[in-house]
Amino acid sequence: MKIGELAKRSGLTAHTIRYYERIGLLPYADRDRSSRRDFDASILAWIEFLGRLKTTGMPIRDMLLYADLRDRGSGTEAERRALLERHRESVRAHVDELNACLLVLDTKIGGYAETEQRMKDYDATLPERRRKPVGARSPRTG
Amino acid sequence: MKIGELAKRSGLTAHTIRYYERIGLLPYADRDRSSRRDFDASILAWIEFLGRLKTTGMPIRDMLLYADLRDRGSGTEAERRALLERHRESVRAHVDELNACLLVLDTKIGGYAETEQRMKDYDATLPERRRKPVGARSPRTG
DNA sequence: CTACGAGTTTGAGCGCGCTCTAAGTCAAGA
DNA sequence: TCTTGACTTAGAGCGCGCTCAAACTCGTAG
Repeated sequence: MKIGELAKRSGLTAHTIRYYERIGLLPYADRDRSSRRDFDASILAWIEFLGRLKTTGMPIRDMLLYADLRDRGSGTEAERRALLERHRESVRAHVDELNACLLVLDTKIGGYAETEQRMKDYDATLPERRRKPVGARSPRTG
Repeated sequence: MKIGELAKRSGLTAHTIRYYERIGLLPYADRDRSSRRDFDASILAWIEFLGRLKTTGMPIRDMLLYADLRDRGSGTEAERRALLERHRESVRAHVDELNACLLVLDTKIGGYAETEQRMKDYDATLPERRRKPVGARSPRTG
């Protein structure tokens, strides 16, 4: 598979694929007679997994540690597992934090909803001709 | 409150507090006779809220939009609410994505656990003197 | 009076993760 | 044969969010 094809399939740009190879996140790819990379389809699963690590906030330097263990093959399973377990805990902690923030956001948004309701109620007490047009800016409610 | 005190209480560095003021994320603080910032304690709640936005991945440029609406006061509630609602949705989506990644991590980690178990089982079939020392690297299992 | 420490400003620098440019090579189609 | 376009390399540049440096001013304790 050429780099353009891999780019399409993986969602990375060709630039990024070359960059990942350069820093060692992707194994050095075979080249054809004219120095062009020819990727094995199996690289897609690895790129996809790297994407998961990235999505979950793992820095590239840690992915490199994992990639290195993987390259070294058997005998590194325990370390790889430990690395992923540590990462899993940090992701879980982050999810918890996000959920806590979501509660705060809900409260804040709820506050604005109340404000808007009060404004509507107030508006409804006015005689028809004094009601403000949609989007008008009063009364004040911080 | 002086900047050092605010730094301690907020968890930001004094550098970051000045930076936030400079870019407009914090309101321009009052200065005393010798040009030193004197913060009102109420700024803490705002910094804390900014922290939530940051934790949930909101870029500074969006926080600035929110901060601007807030500065403009009443009449901007609907926009502020809409902004927070959009953000809430993106956070929820991100949490879902993280949870999906956690499942993948669980599977991967489970795979390593199996490998380790197979290795232990294999090891137990060997006569006592051939069992490998803890941490040894065989047999091969990808 | 002096020294210290906490503050001030402007502006440069940094770490991260790409992203792009320049100049060149090569294979295939018109 | 010529052109096109996808590829190659090394290395520069960028956007983000800080983080720090330099040179300075104050207020206070000894």
